[in-house]
Parts: sequence; structure tokens; C-alpha cells
Amino acid sequence: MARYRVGLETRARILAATRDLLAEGGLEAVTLKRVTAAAGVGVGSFYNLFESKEAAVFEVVRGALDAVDPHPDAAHDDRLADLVEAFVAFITGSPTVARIYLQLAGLGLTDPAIASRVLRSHRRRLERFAEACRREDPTLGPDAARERAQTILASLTGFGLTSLIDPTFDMAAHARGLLDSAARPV
Amino acid sequence: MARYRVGLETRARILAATRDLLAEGGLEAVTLKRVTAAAGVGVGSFYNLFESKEAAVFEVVRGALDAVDPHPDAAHDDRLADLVEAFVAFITGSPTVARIYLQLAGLGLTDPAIASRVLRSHRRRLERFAEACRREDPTLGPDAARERAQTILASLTGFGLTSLIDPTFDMAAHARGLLDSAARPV
DNA sequence: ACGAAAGTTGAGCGTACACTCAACTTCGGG
DNA sequence: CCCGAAGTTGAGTGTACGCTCAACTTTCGT
Repeated sequence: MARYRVGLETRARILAATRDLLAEGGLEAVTLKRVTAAAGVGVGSFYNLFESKEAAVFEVVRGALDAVDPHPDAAHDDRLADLVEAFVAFITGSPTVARIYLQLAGLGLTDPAIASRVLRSHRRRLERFAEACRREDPTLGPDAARERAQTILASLTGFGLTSLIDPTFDMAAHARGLLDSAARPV
Repeated sequence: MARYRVGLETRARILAATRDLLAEGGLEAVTLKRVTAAAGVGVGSFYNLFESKEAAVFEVVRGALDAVDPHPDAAHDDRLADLVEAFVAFITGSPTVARIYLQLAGLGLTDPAIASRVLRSHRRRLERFAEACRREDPTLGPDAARERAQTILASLTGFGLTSLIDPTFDMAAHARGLLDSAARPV
């Protein structure tokens, strides 16, 4: 299915509508009626292109989770500062997608299906941060690097959540402070 | 209403059932049918004691938000380490309530009614951390103390979220590291 | 320009939800 | 022990949801 050009365009419009609704009002706001209305499409068309409502939501979610990592296909040779900067840019630059991402992390606390996706994406990112830490400081053992990466990533996540909740929170500044304190040897 | 002893007990049972369901499956799992069944009560009794489903949920939520702060009535003279320890104990000791709290923070990203409650509670806690920071290091100005408190609190929040998502994350250890790095002068 | 595959449509289905209500039972002060 | 207030009950109401389907139109390789 979905091999004609029109079909692909409809699919894209539906996904865009789903993403917008998700960002604006969370999972609760994503209803078939709203999605299809926003996409300018009949309900039947939705089910011609997606297995279920959940399928469309998950596709958007997958995009949101991947969006945190810049150039996921490129060779892993980013510096730690680049990864942190990318995370900050993700939160402050596209709060719409960031909101989806963090809300999912929250929902993952009670929904195992969501939890496993969030955890997998988290682990992948953690590995990448750990590699960057070792590149930064080659004397670090694998475990020590992983610990440091965990600290940085968990703090960043907290910074992101805080900055989306509290408008007075300056995420970029706090992220800089995080890097400074990571640079200082313990 | 609710002046006889029985009424108060029923109320307590309903709130307990709501709290359990919230912790187990999030907001989505809280339905009138489940709550009343778990409380061993008819639907009508629920509406004799609560304005709406939302009212009961909010009452539980209020409890969850308050639970993060130890002795909120006591004079504010805790040390920073105590506050951090209390936060860690909250997350690791009662993950049930902690899950509600962090999920709410996530939901607050799209629901203004929830957001304002979460933000108010966050601000109150922030103030308390800032006071403790000044007590720790009296040379700190009010703004500097607030900055430091924000860093610590945001990191702690991230640690909490991470530890509830990733079972391998050792929150207590990372919180200790956080205090150490805060102790070192910048 | 034909026709089969792809795409579109919305009325309607079953279900689950939050909430109401009128009849009933229990409580406890006087 | 009486009686009004407090508390209980669950069948029933309206609504919104996700999803189906059969009739229809568009696309595009041949």
C-alpha cells in the first residue's frame, strides 16, 4: 500500500497533524477525529495508511526520540561539547518535539511498551556520551566513562525538563556549567 | 457533607484506590469503575464525596507534590545535604509516589492546569534549596545561591527520572557526586 | 484510453467513559 | 427510640472514542 504519490503525501500530512497535536496537547489530544480533520482527510484514509492510531503515534514518537541525536548515521567521533550542545539545541530549539520526548519519558514510567522504546534510545545515547567522554579523557576506564556519561546525560535530561516547566531556567548556561564541572578532575 | 465517621473512611479508601491506580498505570488507568471497585464502593458514593474524578486525582496529586518536601511546616533550617537526601529517599524509597510526581511533570508540559501546580511546587522547593545554599556558603549572593540551587534541583530531577527509567542508574551515588561538585568552589 | 491497483469517504458500529438520580439504608444527637 | 441528615447504591444517560466497510474516485503502467 501507499505506493502512489498521493498516498505518500496523505501519509505525511497525517503524521504532521499527529505530531502537532501531540506537541500541543499530549497523547490525550490525539484523537482520530482531530488528526484526520487537521490533515484534511477522511477517517477511512487514515486506516488505509496506518494499522491503528497507536501506529501513527509510535511513528511520530520514533522520530522524536531519534531527533535528539544529531547525524545518528555519521561515524561516532563527536566531542562531548558537541553532544551536549546538540541536546540543548534540541530542547530550546524545538520545544515542540522536546515536549513529546519528555512527556513520553514520563508516560514510560507506567507504560511498558513506551518504556522499552525510551530506554533503548536512552541507552544508545548513553553509549555515545560515554565514547565522547573517553575521547575527552583517554585515561578514563570504560566504567568510569560510563558513570560520567550517566551523570551528564541525567543532568541534561533534568535541565531539559526544568527548562520546559520553568521559563526562567536558562538551560544553555547550566549546560555550560555542567561541562566545566565535568572537565575539572575529581 | 462527609461528617459521619463512615463517610470519612470511605473518602480515605477512595483516595487510596486512586493513588494506587495512578501509580500503577498512570492517569489513563484511573477510571471511575476501577477506582470504585478497588475502594469497594458504589459509583454514587464517589460523587457524594467528590466533585468529579478530576477532584480526587488532584487531591492525590497534591499529596504527591507535598511528599517531596520533608517537614514542610518545620522552620527552614535544613542543610543542603539533608534536602538532597530527602529527595533521593523520596524517589528510591517511594517510587510509586515518585512516578506520579514525575509523570505529572511530564503531563504539565501540555496541560496548563497541571503545569501551574507543578511549577508552584517547584518554585517553593527551589527557594528552600537556595536558602540552604546560602547557609552552606554565606558569601553567596541571593542570585548566585538561586543559580546553584537551580542546578542542583534540576540535576536531581533528571537523576530521579533516569533512575525510574533505567534500573541500572544508581541515584544515591550520583546525588553524592552532585553535592561534592557543588561543594568545590567554582 | 483502459483497467487494476491504490486511494478516498463518512455514516454507522460497539464500547467505554464520566456522571446523574431516585430509592434506599445507616448514623447518631435529642 | 425517633427522625432528619448523611451515606449508599447501580441501572441508566449522554457522549466521545477507535475502528469498519461498501461504494466510490483517482492514479498510472501498459
